[in-house]
Amino acid sequence: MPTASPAPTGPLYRRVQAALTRRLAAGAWKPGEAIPSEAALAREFKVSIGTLRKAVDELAAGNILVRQQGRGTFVATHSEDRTLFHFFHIARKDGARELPVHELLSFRAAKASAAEAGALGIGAGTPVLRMENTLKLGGKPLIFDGIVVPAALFKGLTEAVYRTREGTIYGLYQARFGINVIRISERLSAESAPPATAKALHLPTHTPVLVVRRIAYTYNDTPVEYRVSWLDTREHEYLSDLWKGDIRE
Amino acid sequence: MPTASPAPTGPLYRRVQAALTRRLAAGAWKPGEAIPSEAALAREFKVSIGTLRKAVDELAAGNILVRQQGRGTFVATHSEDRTLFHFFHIARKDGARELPVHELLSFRAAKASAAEAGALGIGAGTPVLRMENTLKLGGKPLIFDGIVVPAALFKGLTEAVYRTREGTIYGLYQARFGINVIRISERLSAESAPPATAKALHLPTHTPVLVVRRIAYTYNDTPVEYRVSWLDTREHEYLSDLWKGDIRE
DNA sequence: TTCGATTTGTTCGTATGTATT
DNA sequence: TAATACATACGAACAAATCGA
Repeated sequence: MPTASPAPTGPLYRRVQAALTRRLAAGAWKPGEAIPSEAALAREFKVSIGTLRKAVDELAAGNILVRQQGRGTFVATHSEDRTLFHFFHIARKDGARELPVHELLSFRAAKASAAEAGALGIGAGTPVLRMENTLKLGGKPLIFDGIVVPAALFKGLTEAVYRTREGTIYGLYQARFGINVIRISERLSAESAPPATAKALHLPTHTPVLVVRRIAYTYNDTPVEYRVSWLDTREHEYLSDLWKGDIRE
Repeated sequence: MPTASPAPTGPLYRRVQAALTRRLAAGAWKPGEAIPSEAALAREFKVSIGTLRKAVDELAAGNILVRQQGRGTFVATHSEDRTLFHFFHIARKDGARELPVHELLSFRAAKASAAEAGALGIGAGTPVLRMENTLKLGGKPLIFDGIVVPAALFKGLTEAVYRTREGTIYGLYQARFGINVIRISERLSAESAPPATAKALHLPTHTPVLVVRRIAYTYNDTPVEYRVSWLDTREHEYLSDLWKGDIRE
């Protein structure tokens, strides 16, 4: 979506969009901050205000920027209600949605396995951090997940930092490490609960669980997190194509 | 997406968009056909060409209309490569994608169960048609699904018609019944393969399978199909958030 | 092959409306 | 109230793709 390539070619509005994306990636404007007004940016890039708006349109459509009439245009934050469910697709079968309560089970430095390295686009054996959590919904443990991130991107991430964060995990990445998760892709399958999962979720072994393998990306489609979640779907479901509710509303 | 309400209020471009959607829903332009040129539509609606383009923009973004520079703007069809994978989210774990081969197992008229009625927004007991299929990938049966549609919307749909269709099921809905599926929503869970599924997919009973409950919608968020699929995910996966590849590319 | 008509794509500029501070 | 910022609407000019004469 953010049109990966620097693209010195192509339509003007795409070059402007690419330039804005580069600045966002470089951290020129912090999350939650307003970027300069459309008039100011149009002057700076020497394009018409219409062209600049078109460049911002796509970034706004991708939830990278958020416009507010009368106020300005802001770098999207992972701490707003609007965004919270954007990366959490689980709901109760009766339709009720609720944010999970996290519980850290383990936090360890390690070296990337082949699968992790492939997902993260790094070399096998590269230093990573591994975290395991249970997530509770309605007080019951329903999700068990393992998170892997490249250690190089999260210098200073310790168990204490992780444990004492306020808000979401992606909010922590963003506020503390300047890493902005803007997109995820997920691959789902049904499997028998492995022992560790069964234990964490208080399930009989071999209960079917939904396995979600997620790769989270920042600007320019750079992977920054690999996460495998095991879900108890006896009372809950995974929602796909909720996007319509996002785009319009 | 198509802004359900007739909305005599709101911005001009939305009213134009709603008017276009009403015409599409009424079948004014057939799938694959070109709609009038932007200039002609602008004249007709008495709006500027920019306003008209903005109205069409959203319909094009929602894959309802397809623009082609130099040719015109067309009603999206379910028979183009572009669309085929839009509603089929299964891929081999190594990433290879392939379209399934359908095999009809049964075709019956019946009355809607409570669950079906709820999904389709009709009264329980309303006449429906039920179809069961196995879908093969790489020659192996991997998906077992049950499709339910309101009989009233598909007058003339018989087993022979269904069986001898060319192209996809949604292509049949579109070409033969003027029903245009423009959006789906899916809810996923992991369950033990029930006997019918296990038999159809040659699985040991109680193998974990991925269950996908889909509601397909036409214009104005009117549900037209309820489908439950059971997937063997030992070698395949369900892909979520492939949309990024759709919107841009 | 060339040319011209048609259609969508891009870019510019201006004016006015609406929300926020 | 006034200033600021985004939203809507209009119109014009040219570019690029397509198609048929």
